[in-house]
Amino acid sequence: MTEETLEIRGFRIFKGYLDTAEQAALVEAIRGVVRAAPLFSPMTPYGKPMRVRMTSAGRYGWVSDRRGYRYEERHPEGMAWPPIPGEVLAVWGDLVSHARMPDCCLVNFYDADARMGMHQDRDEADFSWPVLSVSLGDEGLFRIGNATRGGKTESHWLQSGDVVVMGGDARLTYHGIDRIKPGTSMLLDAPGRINLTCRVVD
DNA sequence: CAGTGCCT
DNA sequence: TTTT
Repeated sequence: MTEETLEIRGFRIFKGYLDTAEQAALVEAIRGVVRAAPLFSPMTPYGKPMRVRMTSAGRYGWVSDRRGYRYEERHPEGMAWPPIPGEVLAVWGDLVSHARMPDCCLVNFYDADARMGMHQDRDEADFSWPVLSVSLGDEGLFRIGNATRGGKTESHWLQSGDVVVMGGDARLTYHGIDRIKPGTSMLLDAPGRINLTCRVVD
């Protein structure tokens, strides 16, 4: 049900891609993922906890600890990651590919104060596959930079139901979330934002 | 905490 | 590399 598509520096932003019912179904599916693979607060390699809480679905999950950033086949508590929900795979199929499904769906929970600094997604083996991002809950200010740190940036408020595809030249572009605007969505019970990011890992 | 700005 |  995409209302419009924006393109900012190669990031394709599908505004309102998911309607309210689809968003609610995704949240339910994510609740199932979290029951099977509990949220955890990853530690950065340099010893500071990250602001977001996270878990994953799929063959791989993304983890961070003193040993660095990487994909693992098991949750830090030892269980395998649950399957990626069909609702998520459907979005990937529509916007990315039917031939190849993602290996990982990273689930990030931002509370009202959480942010994510500017970074690249570069832990995957093949950058020819895009990263797909789904926003749920409160709005987040998405910031898009350049292929290297620094330089001018452009920002865009991501709303619940928006989907972003970061591929091609944008695949290694620095990006981050500057802030969350609590109270801008009724989707979740508590203030905050859920972001799903799907990737082909290897 | 100053640049990559965000906006009270 | 996901920081202040």
